[in-house]
Amino acid sequence: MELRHFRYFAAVAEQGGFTKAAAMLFVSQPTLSQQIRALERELGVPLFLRAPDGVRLTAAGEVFYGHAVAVLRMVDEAARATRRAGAEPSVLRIGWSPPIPRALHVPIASAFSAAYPHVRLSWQETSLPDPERPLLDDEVDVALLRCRWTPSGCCGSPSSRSPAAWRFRRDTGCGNSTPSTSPMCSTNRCRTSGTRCPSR
Amino acid sequence: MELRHFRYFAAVAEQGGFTKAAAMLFVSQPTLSQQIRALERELGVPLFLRAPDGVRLTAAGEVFYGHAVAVLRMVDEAARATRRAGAEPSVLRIGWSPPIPRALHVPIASAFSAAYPHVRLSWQETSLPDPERPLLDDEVDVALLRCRWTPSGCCGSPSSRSPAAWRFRRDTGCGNSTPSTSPMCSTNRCRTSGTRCPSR
DNA sequence: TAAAAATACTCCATAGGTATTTTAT
DNA sequence: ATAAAATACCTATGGAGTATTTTTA
Repeated sequence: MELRHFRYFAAVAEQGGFTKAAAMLFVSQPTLSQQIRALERELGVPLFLRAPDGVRLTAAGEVFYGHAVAVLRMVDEAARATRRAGAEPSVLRIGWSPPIPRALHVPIASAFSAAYPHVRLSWQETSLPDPERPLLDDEVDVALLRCRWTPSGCCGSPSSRSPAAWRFRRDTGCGNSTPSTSPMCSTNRCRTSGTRCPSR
Repeated sequence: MELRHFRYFAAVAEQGGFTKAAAMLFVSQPTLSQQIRALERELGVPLFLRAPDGVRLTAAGEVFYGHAVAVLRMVDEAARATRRAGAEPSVLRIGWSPPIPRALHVPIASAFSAAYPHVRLSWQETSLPDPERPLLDDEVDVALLRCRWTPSGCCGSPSSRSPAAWRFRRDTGCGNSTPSTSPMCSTNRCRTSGTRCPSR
């Protein structure tokens, strides 16, 4: 089954006939007949009641129609969302708080940029005494902190050996510990693009 | 864009490489390269970061992946639901109450069966004093009643001129008035299949 | 140098077209 | 007699394969 079948089926159902649908799709009527027949054969169910003045949907056809419309709409949305994601520049907003030495920024930024040259890094100093706040408020995508517990709503690795640890919002999918100098995320905005954290 | 692109894309994303995905899809690696490239060209956005040891998703690729999985799942569900609808026999459950003369059943049944020979009719006498109950409780699909108002939760035509009127549950989509002897519904069970009421 | 993706080309399956027949009003 | 769908048959686009080259860790 291909999207072509969904598109053709929806057109025939909406136009109420093969001939009218063919005209609107800019294909020939036999082509439509053939493709709809193939679809019905694959599903093992007739979808249309053929009448001399057009067609009507069978019960199964009504069921399929509802799904077909949803599928086509979703395909459309997939393309739109992907183009949008590709168009806007990728920015990773990094929150950090004073206990972290500024000297750490350099190796982190260079390692990350080597792996993800298209991702711009935006460093934001997060104000004490609540350095988790910007993370929870979606003002940054990751937080570079000094602590050895994981606050609720966040996840990450404790900073037992390294001088600092990354914290991610729970909903980013960044669950596993990551050495603080390794590339962390391929992202537009960490939240919206379904971030992946290669721990390899 | 065709479903093939979604299937191929998802396989490459999940396998982390063209070669492995090609093996799992039983197509050649160049075929996959070609199709993914066509997809990326159509979307105008690169979806994979090519590395010598495989591929990783770009930010836009992550976005597309989420949608692709949803589309493929929905396509699957469409086929399953349609086959199910085609397999089970169509039954229209008609509720009626004593004020309606039994003689009406014959012309109704014959007219309906002429139009929808595959739909079995199931007549069920609905007990007074609350003939709407079975309709609201989903024990019948339509009710043949004698009344000139439309109770809440139902819709239909008032029986001003004809001796009886049809009542439908609101969620069947059977909103408009229908002459009581005309074919009413192409249906499996009126509720489940998204009934259509041709008032022509 | 080894593993993976990209390229170059060839082939053929099938989507799509044209012409015609069938069907039901 | 008319309008619509089905059928028969043909064409050709593009999906898929094989062989090879390129790339980079």
